[in-house]
Amino acid sequence: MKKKGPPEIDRYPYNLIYFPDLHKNKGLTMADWNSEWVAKIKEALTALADEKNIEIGDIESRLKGARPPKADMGDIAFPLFPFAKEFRSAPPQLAAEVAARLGESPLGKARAMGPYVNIFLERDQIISDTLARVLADEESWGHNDSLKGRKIMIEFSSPNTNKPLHLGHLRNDALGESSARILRVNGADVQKVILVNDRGVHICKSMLAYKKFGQGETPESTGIKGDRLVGDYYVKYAQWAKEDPTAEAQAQEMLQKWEAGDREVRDLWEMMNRWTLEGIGKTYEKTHISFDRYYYESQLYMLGRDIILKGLEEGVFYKAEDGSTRIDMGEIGLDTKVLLRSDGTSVYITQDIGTAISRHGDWPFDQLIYVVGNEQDYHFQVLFHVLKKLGYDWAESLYHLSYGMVNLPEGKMKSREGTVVDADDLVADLSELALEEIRSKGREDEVEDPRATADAVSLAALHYYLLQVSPKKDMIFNPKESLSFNGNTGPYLQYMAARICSMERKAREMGWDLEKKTVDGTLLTGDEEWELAGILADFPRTVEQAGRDHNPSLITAALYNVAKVFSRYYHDNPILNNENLDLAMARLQLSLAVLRMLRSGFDLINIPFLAKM
RNA sequence: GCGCCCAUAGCUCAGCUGGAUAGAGCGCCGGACUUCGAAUCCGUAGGUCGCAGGUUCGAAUCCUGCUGGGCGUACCA
Repeated sequence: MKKKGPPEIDRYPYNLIYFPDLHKNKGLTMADWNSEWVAKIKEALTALADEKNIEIGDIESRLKGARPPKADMGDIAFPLFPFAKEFRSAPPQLAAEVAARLGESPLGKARAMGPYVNIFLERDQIISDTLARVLADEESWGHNDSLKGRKIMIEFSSPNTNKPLHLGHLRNDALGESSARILRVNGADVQKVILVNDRGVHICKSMLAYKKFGQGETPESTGIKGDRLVGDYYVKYAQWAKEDPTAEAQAQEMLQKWEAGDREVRDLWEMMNRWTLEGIGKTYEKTHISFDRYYYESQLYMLGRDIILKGLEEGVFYKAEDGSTRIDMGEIGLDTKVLLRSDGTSVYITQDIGTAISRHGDWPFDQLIYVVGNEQDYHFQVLFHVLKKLGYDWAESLYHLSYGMVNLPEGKMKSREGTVVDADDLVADLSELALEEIRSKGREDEVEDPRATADAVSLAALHYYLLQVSPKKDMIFNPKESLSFNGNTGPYLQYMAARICSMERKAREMGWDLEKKTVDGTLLTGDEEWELAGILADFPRTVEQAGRDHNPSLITAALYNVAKVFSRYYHDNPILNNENLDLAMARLQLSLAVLRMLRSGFDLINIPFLAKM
């Protein structure tokens, strides 16, 4: 039964007595196996040093396990370069000595491979255990309590009420929604909030244009979505302002009336804001974005002034010669910043200061995250610094989830240049293409509702495309490519999940017991099966890291990885079509575990799951 | 001018706190459907990791300088 030497590994008979820790602790992951081996190698190195009468420094900080470049080189690799000098021997020789000392154990087997000590883990038990745990977890594989007890508020989207959402918002929304979901499954108590920019001169501009040219038309009378209708008037204003030099002054005048509470202006404002918000709300609904709390700038813009004045009294800020109230940020290497104008009125950042404090009063968070583009990096540096200087303890954990611009292949996306990609249009185009794909594959009869399925596929395409890129980098959104549904895409992931579902249905029809939670790992001896188990086992740590780093792209990468490996596995290995029913069952269970991870992950990156597509 | 960010295959992107031969997808070329869903799978080709130094046993990864690009740098929001 036993074979000798790498790349094959010796296999122990399935027997829990070899794994007392495993039996007790259902939460062991690859990382735990890693630390087990760190301890063992540390022991070996210490003993070796004693034997040779060598003084040795701290071992643990230098002993770092990594994944070997190839599967047949083992599961964990420990480079021994850092110890070579102290032992006065070449790393390969040292590796050989350490490996000899470690030998074999129920935890697996150590082999010297060049300057590395490579560990070949005992596979059967880990596979059995991992799959059993995934299957026991229903749809929640990857969930953990690393952020348990933390209250986190996350603000994203920040729409203006003078125009519809565009591609930039879609990236913002995708990041915000996904980050919130990730934080939640890490155990945090999360509040998703939106700040609606519903006041200011830019809002008045669309109002002014409507008043001049609108002739009383409404979303109902025109059949145009409210946000689009209002946006059209914003564009109309810009055209008109080119010809009429008094336009800007008229807009300012309207703003003053608004601030004075002028009835007519306020009525118009309320009506048009409602149109926009209803329209934008439909977009959120369509893209599965939601908020727990709405904040409106019109209700907040006066906040912050009293806090600045108080800070001035306390000497946190100072009065400049020109009469403005400022903060000196020399200690963090920045210039001074105006917090109140010389006439005592607020500037933009004043309200942000007030808003943050007010929100903490509404819901005392441990952390507040702002999902805002990187063009505001400086703004948030200042904001956070001011709040710290004001002495709020929660100011230390404020976080700006900064992301890069979304560009189009043909050039930069600038709203003034009219090349913005409208969010609704984009989603509709994607859906249309998905529908064509469904038709051309002749699957209209298979799926219950082709239109709804196409919508789900389009969301997968969109969100995956937007989230696969590291947030802080600028990205190029290629509509054509996102629509291709080939390769490294959201629909690819959906397709893998749908295929597993299809197997699940078949198995159910055949009367197999899919509730069975124990898995016979001794039957899953293939390298791909081992690789899949490893990916599954690592997922909770990936989710944890994605939460810690505020980086959903770690989730997309893990999902693509599992889907790709599974896809090859599925292609090369019969699962249900297997004469050995026990093997068929074990492979199906592995497949179902993969499905669990996919579904759990889909939820985190806002990709709809489809049982059929 | 000053500050922050970015630079990896033709294109779009990965590359975890420095570790073995830098990976995917798209595109190109060539294979695989009487068999669990071909929206799939496999293979070939494609790289001076922007440039130059430095730290280290070891650098795409850390440090410095430079080049190129982006964004800021308002008593705008």
